[in-house]
Amino acid sequence: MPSPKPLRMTRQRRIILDELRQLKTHPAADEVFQIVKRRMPRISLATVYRNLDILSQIGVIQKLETAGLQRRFDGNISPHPHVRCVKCGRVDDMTGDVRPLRPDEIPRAQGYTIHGYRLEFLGTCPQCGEGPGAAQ
Amino acid sequence: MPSPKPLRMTRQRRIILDELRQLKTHPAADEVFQIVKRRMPRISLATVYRNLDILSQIGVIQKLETAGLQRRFDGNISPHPHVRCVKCGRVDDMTGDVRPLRPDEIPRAQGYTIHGYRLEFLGTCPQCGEGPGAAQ
DNA sequence: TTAGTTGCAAACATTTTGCCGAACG
DNA sequence: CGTTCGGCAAAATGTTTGCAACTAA
Repeated sequence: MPSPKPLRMTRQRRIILDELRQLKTHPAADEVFQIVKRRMPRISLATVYRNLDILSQIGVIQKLETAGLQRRFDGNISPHPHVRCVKCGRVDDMTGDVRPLRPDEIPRAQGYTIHGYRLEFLGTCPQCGEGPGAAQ
Repeated sequence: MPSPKPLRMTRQRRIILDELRQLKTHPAADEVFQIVKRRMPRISLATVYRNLDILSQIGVIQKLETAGLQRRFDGNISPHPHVRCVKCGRVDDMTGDVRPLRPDEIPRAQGYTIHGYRLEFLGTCPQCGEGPGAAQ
């Protein structure tokens, strides 16, 4: 297991992390970019991307869209749960059943009207197996 | 409510739908393209995209990534549920608690090793409200 | 006949990468 | 002072769109 590469706490990295922690929203990269630019006008979008990536890899922040970049399609329209391989991105159906949430199990979100939810399981597919492997 | 525009069942549309229904996987657009091309070598990727979009809009197939295309980031790394506005894409934290799934509530998927799951609520945010509004 | 559709190419949107000078530790 | 890092611009990905020709109904 390679020892993790040493990280420097640069001004841009600190500001990105700082702003992200202040925000109650969950901004996309370019929103972070706009916000950070107010404190650091010459920062580049690439730096924001690089740092968001590094910070999420070391587990200091969360990257919400695990999904990869492509959309996937399902010829089966009945609602059913899926598994996504965290290594190769492949998606399959879950076999067993999952008990749906009862309405009273759905919490509030201020101002939101909740229509439903999406449950997706994460794991590694048979091809990718357990090993370290190239993630994402 | 505008009456839905009449749709034609073209050869390409039929083949796309047909192939998608056969597949047990959940292919991305370019995989559908590769597959359909075997039966229709001159089909274009744009046609595949257009039809996947139309077919999912009329509810004949499912588009799995509701998320939009951008990744979002969260400065809070503790696992907690989110709400996503289906109209503007905004993401917020859920306030209440959601009971986590017990291990025995997690179904099998042949060959997969399940590491966890992701639960995301869908709704409309206060700004977007209930109305018809521009989705996605 | 005629509106919805297609293929093609170009435009878009988002994320990643190569390069080199800059700066953290 | 060496290595990681940042800025910039270009490339890579994935998806959408304009347009003239085509075709299902």
